[in-house]
Amino acid sequence: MRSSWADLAANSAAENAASGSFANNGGAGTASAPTRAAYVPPHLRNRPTSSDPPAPVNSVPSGNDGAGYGGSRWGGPKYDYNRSGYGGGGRGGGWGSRSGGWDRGREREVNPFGDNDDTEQAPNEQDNTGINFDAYEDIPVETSGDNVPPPVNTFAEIDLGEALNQNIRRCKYVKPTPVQRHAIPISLAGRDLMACAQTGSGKTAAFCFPIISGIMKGEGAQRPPRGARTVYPFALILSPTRELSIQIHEEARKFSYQTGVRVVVAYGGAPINQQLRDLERGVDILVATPGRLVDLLERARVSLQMIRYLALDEADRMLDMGFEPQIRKIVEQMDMPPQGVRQTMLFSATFPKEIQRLASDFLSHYVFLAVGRVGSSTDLIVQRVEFVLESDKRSHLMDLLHAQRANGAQGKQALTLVFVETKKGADSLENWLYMNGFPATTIHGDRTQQEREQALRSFKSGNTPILVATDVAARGLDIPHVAHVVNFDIPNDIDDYVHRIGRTGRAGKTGLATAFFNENNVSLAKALADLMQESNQEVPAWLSRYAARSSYGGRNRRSGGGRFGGRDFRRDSSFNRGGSDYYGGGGGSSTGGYGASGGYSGGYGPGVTSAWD
DNA sequence: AAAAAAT
Repeated sequence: MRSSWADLAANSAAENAASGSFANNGGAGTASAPTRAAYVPPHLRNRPTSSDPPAPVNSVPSGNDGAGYGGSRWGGPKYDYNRSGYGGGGRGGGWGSRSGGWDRGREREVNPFGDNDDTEQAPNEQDNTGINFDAYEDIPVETSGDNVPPPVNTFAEIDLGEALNQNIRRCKYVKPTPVQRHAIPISLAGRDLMACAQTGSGKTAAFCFPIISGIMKGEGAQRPPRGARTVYPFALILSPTRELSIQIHEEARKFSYQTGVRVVVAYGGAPINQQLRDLERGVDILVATPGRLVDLLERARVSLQMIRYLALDEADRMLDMGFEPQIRKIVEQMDMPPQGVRQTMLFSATFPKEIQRLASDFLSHYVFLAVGRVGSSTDLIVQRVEFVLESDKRSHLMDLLHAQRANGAQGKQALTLVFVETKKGADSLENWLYMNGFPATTIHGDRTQQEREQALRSFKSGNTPILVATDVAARGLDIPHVAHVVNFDIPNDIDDYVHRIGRTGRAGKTGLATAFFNENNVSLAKALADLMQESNQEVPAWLSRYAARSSYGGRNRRSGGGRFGGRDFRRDSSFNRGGSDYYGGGGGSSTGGYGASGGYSGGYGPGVTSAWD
């Protein structure tokens, strides 16, 4: 399914000749003309010629450059989610047919679908019609917050705009996944959001659609200040690894094809010059890793003044010890509009309570949404734990690989992703596998960016069906056809385990996860046993014994009930009591506790436990 | 203790 996208995009780049109708918008004549001449906000781009009704530009104090937002968010009261027409009702007027590419486009927008614009092409066998929606039935959903917008059941119910709808069809998304059903209306209503949902369940689309749609509508779009070579994106999407940023960029490009919305990616390890050129051609949505973004900000090549949407993917990772200072710098110490002015969306499959607490610094009056894990907590992923001494790990792995090779599906060996703890360990295991005749490659932070991307490509294509990885590959990467995840070294954090095994069993498909457990892992025994139990997995008796023996969950949080990475910490009394807390203070502007007022839908009310506790 | 992320 998705794997083909990237390849198709690459292949089509060359042969992408005369399909679009958008060759000559702005002054197409002089190829070398400066590209910055006239700024045209996204919602005014691609106007065919005339009679397109004007996009609804809401009342926003314009004029004064700089932080030109009024008091509240651009475009009207935040809680007036009727204006977005999410709930059936108002197909908010008139931005009908958009065609064509970019106003600045002397270049042609590469068709990321590689399908010659033929929306009605025959369904591609390995495209994504294979989503097993039955696997998403009866998934527990928890929302909390004031006035939570109700979910939708179809894309048609939402006024995303024709161009975006067409891309949804091109992606062969038939109906929204659970996280999309809930998150999109919340986001379209302008609300901040903290969402727990397994990657592979359509998280990226859940935050991309509202962003793209919002930028197209162009509410409050204003002319950015004319800084030398500074660009002013409307949306910023941050992710913890370069490869994940690349992947998000690829997806976002598909969703925004021919919408006039431009998506650019920036990450380290790659030459910055190409990225600077991409930025100069215009950027509405910037996808980035933190380090490179800080670099761009310090060079004043990017300004965050115009940011209306901030999305953190793998948000708990972004806010943990390693990343938090950088994120704070970007979000709080540069020129980004404050929370309450911008719209902030945090997504992850796991959300430890301490991190939720941290995250509330970035949010305003947010909705908490938890959608039960699609793969890792259900029967979709069969989890096995085997007791394997360090000295036996390699030969044991070889046994597994032999067995799997024998079972090879469709003539090809199924993909196996092997996680190890260290970069050295990755190299050494890869080398050993290679010496023993197994086609393996490796991805970790000591490899060059080229090598990393090459390894991932080679793995995805099946060329090298074994990938040895550190945690760089643990989160978010969508690699179809991973049949088996091996935790050669068990991670020290149960959340990492959850993310790792989530590389299989995606989009409702089944998968297998095997972990090599030994005396070095006792600290994780309890958390692991608990997780497996919750996921209806068979817990070996010996593991239960380790679990009982281990001193209460090791240093791992996630204690107390309510797993599934999903429960609003605002409901946890232990976080609410005790003084100057988040919750108690009365009128903390960024709080707005979930149960404060009546008339909220979809929640349970204060003190009431949710369905899955 | 390790991994990731800017040069």
